[in-house]
Amino acid sequence: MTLSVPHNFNFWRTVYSHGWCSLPPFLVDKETRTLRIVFDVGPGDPAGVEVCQPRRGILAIKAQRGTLSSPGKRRLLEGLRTVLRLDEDLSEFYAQARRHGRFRWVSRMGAGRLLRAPTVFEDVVKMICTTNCSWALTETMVNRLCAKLGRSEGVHTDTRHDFRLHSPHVRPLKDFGPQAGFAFPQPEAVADCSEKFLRKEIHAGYRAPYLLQLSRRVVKGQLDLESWRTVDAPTEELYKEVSSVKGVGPYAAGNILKLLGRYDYLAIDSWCRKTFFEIHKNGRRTNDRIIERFYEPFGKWKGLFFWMDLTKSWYEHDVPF
DNA sequence: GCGTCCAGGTCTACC
DNA sequence: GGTAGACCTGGACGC
Repeated sequence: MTLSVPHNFNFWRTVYSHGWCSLPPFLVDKETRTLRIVFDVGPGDPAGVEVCQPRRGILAIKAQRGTLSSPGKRRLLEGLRTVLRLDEDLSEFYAQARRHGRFRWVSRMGAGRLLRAPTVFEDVVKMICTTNCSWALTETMVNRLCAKLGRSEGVHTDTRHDFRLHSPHVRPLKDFGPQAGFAFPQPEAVADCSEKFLRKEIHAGYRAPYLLQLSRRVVKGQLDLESWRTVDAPTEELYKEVSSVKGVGPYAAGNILKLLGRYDYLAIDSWCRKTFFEIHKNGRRTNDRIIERFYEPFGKWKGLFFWMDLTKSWYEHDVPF
């Protein structure tokens, strides 16, 4: 299949816009500049696809196994548009970037589209898994969530369901891994787990009750995460709702909002602080208020300008990390 | 190999 | 509203 994309759309820079591309069910082939994704959206089995950009304005999409039905194809393309932010209008952001010498490179490079998951649920769970830990631990948690609770592409029955509740016969992790083609787990799969399982088998630690509460609220219909991408509420109101999720504080909420297309919050974490100090203060530490004041002139786009500023050096490398 | 220390955000209790 | 301490894991370090 092929998919038309905006003329200034930069596939590779969208893939490497932040760390999500190194977490399953994403998998990057740096040699061929291909992004692999396992989608588990809608009815039917999860579908693995490979995406690359052979030339400007076009994406080439290859399904991994078997043939897809027409509704399956449609869902897949919709999923890709969501993940790559193809329908997001960044013209106002680019216009503003062109007015600042410091950010002229942004529109020239086609930067600014932040890779996201097909579902808000996946983005929120992953964001909680980035809090208060190293990136290595985030990778461990997300790898294990997919390997132990996600459905495998083309597999009709999920026998792994049997050991979710305390079973000592957990399949060794080496049998899985991102290459194994597991999708991100559905909310039901996480909601069915015990807290002990999430703590010990997923290595979620104290985050386990947060993940459990989130999934169970979603399954019971008490929390409509997916509506966050389309809701017409003021960003401040949405920020409050996002922050009401246990385990989601200012850093996580600000970043979740960015993945919802709202850039009014900076979402400062330790890496951002360190990088800001290096770029703007010769490594000298300041406080967060100084950082916030620095990006205040960028108004509702300040969160995206902040991220572009901190990751500018990534664009000097074909493969930044 | 073992023990200790520390970094990393969020929550809760307390002032 | 602000602050201290607990939460948990994994990496770095010293022995």
